[in-house]
Amino acid sequence: MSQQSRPRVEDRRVTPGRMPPPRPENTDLSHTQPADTKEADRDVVLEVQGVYIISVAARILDMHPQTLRKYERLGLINPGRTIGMLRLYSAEDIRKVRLIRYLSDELGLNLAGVQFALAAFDNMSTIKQRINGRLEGIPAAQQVVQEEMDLLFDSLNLPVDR
Amino acid sequence: MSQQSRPRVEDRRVTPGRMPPPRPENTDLSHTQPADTKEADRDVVLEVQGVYIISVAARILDMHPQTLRKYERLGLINPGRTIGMLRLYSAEDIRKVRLIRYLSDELGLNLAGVQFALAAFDNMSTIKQRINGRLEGIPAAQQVVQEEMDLLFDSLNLPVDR
DNA sequence: CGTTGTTGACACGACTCGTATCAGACTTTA
DNA sequence: TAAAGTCTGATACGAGTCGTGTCAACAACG
Repeated sequence: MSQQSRPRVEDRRVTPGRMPPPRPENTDLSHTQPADTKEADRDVVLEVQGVYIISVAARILDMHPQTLRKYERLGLINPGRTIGMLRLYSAEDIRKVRLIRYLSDELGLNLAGVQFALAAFDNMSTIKQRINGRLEGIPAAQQVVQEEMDLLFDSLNLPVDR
Repeated sequence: MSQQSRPRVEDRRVTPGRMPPPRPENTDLSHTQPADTKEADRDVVLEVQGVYIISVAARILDMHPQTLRKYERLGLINPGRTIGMLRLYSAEDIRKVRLIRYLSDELGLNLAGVQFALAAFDNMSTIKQRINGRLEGIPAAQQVVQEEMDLLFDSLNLPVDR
């Protein structure tokens, strides 16, 4: 393989519980896109806009498949599955892995830190939404919050790519 | 020294949703002794409310002095100094170290992650202030932002302190 | 004075992380 | 159907991190 070894940081385990159930029938490709519409499922959609099995995703990312599996085991990512339980990585998943790699490689966070950071981003986004909703009737205030929250996100030195 | 070796084990959780993990011990160091003062204990100048040299701070925190020095070298804390360059830890410094220890021990972040988290907290506080300032004339909006930002801080599972 | 505590520097043990295997069962594809 | 790829799980290793321990110097203070 061509994955370079990266400088490592340290960490402790982070897993809250098992993410991927051993064998349930996780049939849906929900993570892909408006996948299977009511169409007759002949050849059918399997790449509406990019859905890759692990070997392809690993090649795209130039990372080891085991690393992707480990990320999933830790709950950092949650790729879709085929009916046969094969992992399917969407473009969104790929982006998220890139963010994880940035936090890890560039900022030096361990996986616990990555998890914390991802959760923080999520919460920040959520709160921003909530504020925006509650300020529905006050456009001026919405504007202020919008600007400042954008500033907050910028302050986190995130890569251009989400 | 009585610093026990850290657990360093697994079982970490960073889930932002609910269920706050254990929090650091209490924060009162009001009854611990300041560094100087062993003079004639007049009412003299100990109004600083607690400034400790590293050995005392380490004892208060039950941590190794070298650990505190390492934190400073990494820019995590910035204790004051005597004229003779001895470190002086204020109550604020002590609190901050407790936060660092919480992030490290309880959440499993490495020091890079701690650095990232501390910066994020600072930025969040700053943005909250700025929004509040810009919403000066709209108390209703201020109220909303106040509530939601508090929620955001809560979501990070921070110890009561800090 | 001498005792105590400080400093920077280095080193060790325990741990983490990405990677690399292996085995056996299953899924997908040609 | 056969071949290729993936699944789960386990184990292992090199290189890195972190808290701690120790060292020789120096400074502070009783």
